[in-house]
This record gives sequence, structure tokens and C-alpha cells, in this order.
Amino acid sequence: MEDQVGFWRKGPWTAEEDRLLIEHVKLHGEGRWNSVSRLAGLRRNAKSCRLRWVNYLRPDLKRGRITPNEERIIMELHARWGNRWSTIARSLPGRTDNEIKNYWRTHFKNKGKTTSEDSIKLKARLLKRKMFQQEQQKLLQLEKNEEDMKKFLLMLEESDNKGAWRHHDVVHEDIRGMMSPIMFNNSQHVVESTISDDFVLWDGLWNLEDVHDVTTKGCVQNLGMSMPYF
DNA sequence: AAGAAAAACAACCGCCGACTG
DNA sequence: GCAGTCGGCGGTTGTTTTTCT
Repeated sequence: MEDQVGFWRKGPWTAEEDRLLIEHVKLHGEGRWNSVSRLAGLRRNAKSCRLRWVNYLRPDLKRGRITPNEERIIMELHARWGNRWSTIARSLPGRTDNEIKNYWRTHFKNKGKTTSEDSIKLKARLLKRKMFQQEQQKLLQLEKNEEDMKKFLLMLEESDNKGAWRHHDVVHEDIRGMMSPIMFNNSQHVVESTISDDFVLWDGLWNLEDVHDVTTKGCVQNLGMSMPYF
């Protein structure tokens, strides 16, 4: 039946389809996308299900516009890796390859084709937007840093009492709601993300060969330093 | 306020490499 | 070794939203 032409639904996903897919992934986890349609009762093919989950439904996705820092990282990494969007996306937690690809296309790909006048207008507009975003971000960052520091110190205190951070899932769940996800690797005590998104982003730039290899020590050190900004 | 243009977002398609029987 | 299947990736297109004139 599934081979019949026209069996698979196309076009925008409905809320009900999203719900079914989320339920399915909750129960069975990611992967085996070919069986998803059958098990979840969806008339969507494997690729469609995977794409919808990866680009839209995953809980760890970051919503909202690309920040100036992220933009800079995209430019840096694109200069280094070219159109390897998934590779670039790995350095930007919460962003998908599709998102980055779209962003690159709309902002940079046709830059060479614009007239000088157009590009001046474009730059002025981007600058205006950038300045606004920076202001917003600074305000948020000030609040967030203070909050994060308190909570991180509290967590350190608690972990000292317990002896060690034993299981990264527990830690992740504990602090998911209050700060950017921190993933602790059992064997190496490695932090996968950091206190604020900007820290990991910059760490990604500084350690391009292994963007996830940030020690807790480095993380704590980062807390004390001023943010690089442009 | 309205239409046009630009930007952002969502989704599909084809190709390719890894895996498996 | 080979064919089939699956999942991932990058390119592209269509639609919606936002911004500009």
C-alpha cells in the first residue's frame, strides 16, 4: 500500500502529525525512520519524518534569530569548511544545518551580485539590526551571567557534597531549565555545552578541531572573563 | 495604509556513503 | 563482492513573515 503513488502526504505538517511524531520518538527514540510511519500512524515517508524531527521538533533546538556571534562563527566556519552545513551546525548548539544554510543563502551568497548602493543599504540595515540585537543581548547577558554564576556555584557545592557528578543525564536534567545544557561525560569530565551559549560558541572558534572538548576548569575560567564582542 | 521587496522558514529531492544480508 | 536499504547531507524551491518605500 505504501508503495502506491500518492500514498505519502506532502506539504506542511499539521499539529496532529507533529504530535504523533513526538509521541513516537518519545516511546521509541530517534532512528529507524522507515518504520515510523507505520508505527506512528503517519502518512509521511521516512525522510519527511526525520527532517521534521531534526529541523523542527527536537526539544534542544534554539528558536529565534541568528545572533551576531553566531553569524560570525558561521562566516568563520564557512571560510574553513565551505558548504559543510552539518559540520558547521555542530559548532552551533541548537541550530540546524538547514537553518544555517538558509541564513547563509539569504545573507551572504548573493552579496557579490548586489550593486554598491544596494549593499550600502543592506549593510546599514544589518548594522541597525545588529546594534539592536547587541543591546538586547548585553542586557540579557548581564542578567544571565549573574543568575548562571549563582546556580553554577550552587551546583558545584552540591556536587562536592555528593562526591562527584556521576551521570550526565541527571545533571543535564537538573539544570536544563535554568541554564544552557551542560553535559558531563563520565570518563573525562567533559562539558559539552557551557554556561552560556556564547561561551561554547567562542570555544568552538578557539578549538576548531574539537569543539566539544571543553573542560569544566575552562568553563569556570570562562565565567570570570569578559565576553569577546564586536 | 498598501504594495513591493527582502528575509526567514519549511519542506522536498537527488545523491552518496555506511551498513547488512 | 554485490545489491538493496537506510540515514544523512547539500541544493533547491515554495511559502510565510517582516521590512521598506
